[in-house]
Amino acid sequence: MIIVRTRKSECLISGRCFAHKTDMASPSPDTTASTVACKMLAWYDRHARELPWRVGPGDLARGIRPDPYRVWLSEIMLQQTTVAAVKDYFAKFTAKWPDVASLAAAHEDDILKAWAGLGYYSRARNLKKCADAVVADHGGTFPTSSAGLLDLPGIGDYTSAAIAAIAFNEPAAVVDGNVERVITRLHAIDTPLPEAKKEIRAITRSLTDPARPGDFAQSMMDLGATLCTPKRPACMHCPLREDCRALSAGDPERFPVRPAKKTKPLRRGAAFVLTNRDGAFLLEKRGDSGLLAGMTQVPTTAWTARQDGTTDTSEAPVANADWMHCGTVGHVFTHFELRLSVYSAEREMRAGENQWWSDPASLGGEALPTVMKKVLALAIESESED
DNA sequence: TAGCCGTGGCA
DNA sequence: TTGCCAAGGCT
Repeated sequence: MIIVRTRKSECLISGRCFAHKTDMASPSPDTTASTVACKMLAWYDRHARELPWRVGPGDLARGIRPDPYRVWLSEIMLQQTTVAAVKDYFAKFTAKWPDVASLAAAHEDDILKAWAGLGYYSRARNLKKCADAVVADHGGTFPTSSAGLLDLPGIGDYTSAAIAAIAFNEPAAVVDGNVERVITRLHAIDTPLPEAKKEIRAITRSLTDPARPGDFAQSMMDLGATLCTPKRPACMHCPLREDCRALSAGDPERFPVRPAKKTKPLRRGAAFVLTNRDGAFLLEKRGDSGLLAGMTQVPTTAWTARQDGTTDTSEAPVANADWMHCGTVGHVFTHFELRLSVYSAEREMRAGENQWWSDPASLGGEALPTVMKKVLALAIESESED
């Protein structure tokens, strides 16, 4: 443990710093924790990112709290997703559904369409379930405690703590991937993840500023996103550089320690793009669970691990069609890589159950995951070359 | 507990 | 080009 002695002159926000509630003459682990929180808050007051779901600089000090709905929506979108990817979706969602009641009144299919491209589609389905629960069971307002939030669909340990801290000022320990990285470096924790999670949480709890828990949590996440990055961290600009054991050991990038990754298996299949004489595409809705649940696709074969590379049209949705081979689409999912052979044909037929014809103008509004956008783009491209 | 669940940017 | 991995949750 590195003991950093607290002096009043070091604290830029002494009026708020709970370090000064302790005895300055006898530094203790708590004093160290207070110093870290103090440095983080001072840094955050100068360098906080301005983000659409945050209140403006100084608003919090004037008693203006962020809208719990916007905090919740942003936190769900930000799960395993970068700020840059989320921004446009957040704007689209808040324009279309400005509060939890309007989101609860929406159809799940419309939410999936708006979510298309953002990934992890169970988040969108749980978003709808959570909005329904808030309206039906909580009178249209979010629970104000992390424990209450934890009961809602799609809200786990991290998200419940983050919403409670940011929107309701609860001194909850907010631990995400950024915080894991900052803490494991600060303490040079050699224990690999996820085994180290319990220790990280305990340390975070001891560091969390009881007066400004939301700002402290966001300061840690901003630090992880902008300075304490996975590769090439900007340690010279870090407010915790004097306290960081990983830096003093000379290799911050070594943390956090993670177990070796497994190689992704390869799956193959065929996708069939049918058009009618009006140029509409035959689409269908995927099943209710598993990969891309509830999303839209063109008919495909099963995606299997067979390695022979053969993908024929024997499993095509229409027999005796004049299938044209357009090429192959590749896509990498979380736990496997997919190669789809794409075939196209023109055919007049009635759409089956769970199927419909979608004209080119409305294709952009469908709930198409990225792999299906690739399939359609390839088919359209080879059609135009004909 | 460990596998499942997307996508895109970056080095 | 390939691998890494980002404001995780669910089962």
